[in-house]
Amino acid sequence: MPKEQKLNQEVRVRMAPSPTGPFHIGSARTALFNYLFAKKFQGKFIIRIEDTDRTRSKVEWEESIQEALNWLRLDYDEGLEKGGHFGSYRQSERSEIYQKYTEKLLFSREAYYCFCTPAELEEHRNSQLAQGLAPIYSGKCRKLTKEQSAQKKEAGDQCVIRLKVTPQTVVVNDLLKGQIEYDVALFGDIVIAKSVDEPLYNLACVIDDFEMKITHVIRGEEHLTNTPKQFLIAKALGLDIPQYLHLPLILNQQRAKLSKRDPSVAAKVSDYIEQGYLPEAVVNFIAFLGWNPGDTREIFSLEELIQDFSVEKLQKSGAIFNVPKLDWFNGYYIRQMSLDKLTNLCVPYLVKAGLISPLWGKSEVIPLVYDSNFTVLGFENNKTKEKVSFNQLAKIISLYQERLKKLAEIGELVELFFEEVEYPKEILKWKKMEMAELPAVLDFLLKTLQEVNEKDWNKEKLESVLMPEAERLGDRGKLLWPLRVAVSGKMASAGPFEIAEVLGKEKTLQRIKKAQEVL
RNA sequence: GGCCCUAUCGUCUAAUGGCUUAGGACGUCACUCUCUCACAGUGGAAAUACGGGUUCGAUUCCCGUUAGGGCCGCCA
Repeated sequence: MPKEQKLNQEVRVRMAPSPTGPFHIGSARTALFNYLFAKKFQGKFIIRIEDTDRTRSKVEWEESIQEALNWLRLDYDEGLEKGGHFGSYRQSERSEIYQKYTEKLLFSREAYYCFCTPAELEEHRNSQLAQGLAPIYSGKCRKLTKEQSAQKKEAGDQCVIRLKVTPQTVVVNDLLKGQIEYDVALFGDIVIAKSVDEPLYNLACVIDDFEMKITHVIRGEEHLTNTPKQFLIAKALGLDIPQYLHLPLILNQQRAKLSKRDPSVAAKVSDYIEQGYLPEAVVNFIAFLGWNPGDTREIFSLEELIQDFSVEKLQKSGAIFNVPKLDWFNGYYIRQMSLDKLTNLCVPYLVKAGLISPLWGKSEVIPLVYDSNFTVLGFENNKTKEKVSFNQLAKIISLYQERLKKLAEIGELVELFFEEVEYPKEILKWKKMEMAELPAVLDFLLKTLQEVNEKDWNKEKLESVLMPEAERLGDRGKLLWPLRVAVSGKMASAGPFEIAEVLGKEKTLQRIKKAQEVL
């Protein structure tokens, strides 16, 4: 009987993604829980690439795994680009190991070659389904003698390797779900390999988990029914098995498993990076999809998650991925961040929005998180070709730190600082005033602001010269709204004094004049 | 269709037999702040799927029903 590995040894967990597509947000959560589990027990977190499906596996998808893990700050101890003591961590490079085990199974007659064609099997399956029966392999090739098999192989007949499954009840002991009984007769003789050195998922998984001394398998619930199959394989091989913990699934709005091309929710981690989500926010959010600390705290850093993580607090049912809550987390973390860091993070999005271009150089005056051997000396306004310093950029972004939900939105919010503003004249008018009152207001603004000394041009000064008049009008909006729209061109924006300060005297006056022309 | 898992506000969840008029957060609504947006603050609406047991007492334990989901690949 396969024994569960004992807990007195070092905890070793693994995440085993298959590089057959961009790294999925669900895999990210599985990785997170594995990571937390490993850290909690001072164990090792291993990344094993499950690329036994050679036609679908691509190196670029391995890179997407690495990129996502880096971004999420989920450090691992062995595997992928890090290597380690337990052989290659890429299944495609472990053929000899699998071959050894598979041959053992064949030799002991626990497994056999099956020569049934896919068409035959398909037909059998359909007829059983039509009768309302579970589709189970007939066991036809099980009766083949060694000689018959050898003969067929020699003749070049296509074949696969099946495990002999003896009817029995297999009890899976899941750390989360408890004991689950399976009648394995319902599986039939399962296919475990395409050939001696081409194992299928279940076989490779059992062998690797054993060889890599994995103590706990933490994976998605979609693997629950694979567990008794793997138990059977381990039993036939005489290998011990790890303990299992199957995580509930992440669901889409329709309550179905979140899939790669789901229109309602972005499934790829790269989508979140692109839209300007912060890794802290994503980690915090996905941790709470199926886990909670048991009290009302909600904000958790990775370190705090490690501190408080416990299997007992894991949820048994699937959780819908609700984007508004993620957005709230993201906004929260943006507001908490230092302005320098936020500015650095916004730069790529501003460049992408076509507002600015970085000016490269070798000086190290400005520390920017930017991927190059050169440092960014500053920026150039794409439209006006004016130089923009990091500090100017920071000043602009500071006005929107409270308003930003996702970094990718920054371009739209701050474009008014980089290019001329266009707006319909109607929006210049505050809702509680008449169009006819506007010329006088603009005139007053222009005259008053012209008199402000350029070196005094700051928010406080502007407020002190304009607010008395705003108060005198009895309705501040009559002065402040037209000012704000004139300088921002928008119905919704940061405050007028702040914008005017950042814009500077010259541009502010220009925009007021422009408002007069627009009228 | 078979096997398996799950079931508290719209969503994520707390309450592991009594301390509960079922708590928090997001979202939503109202109000405060306010030129707008956002932030912040205050308040409101909002849930134990249903039916049986067990028990002095069930959100909590058991059974059934219903609903949702997963798996049933020579994918992982």
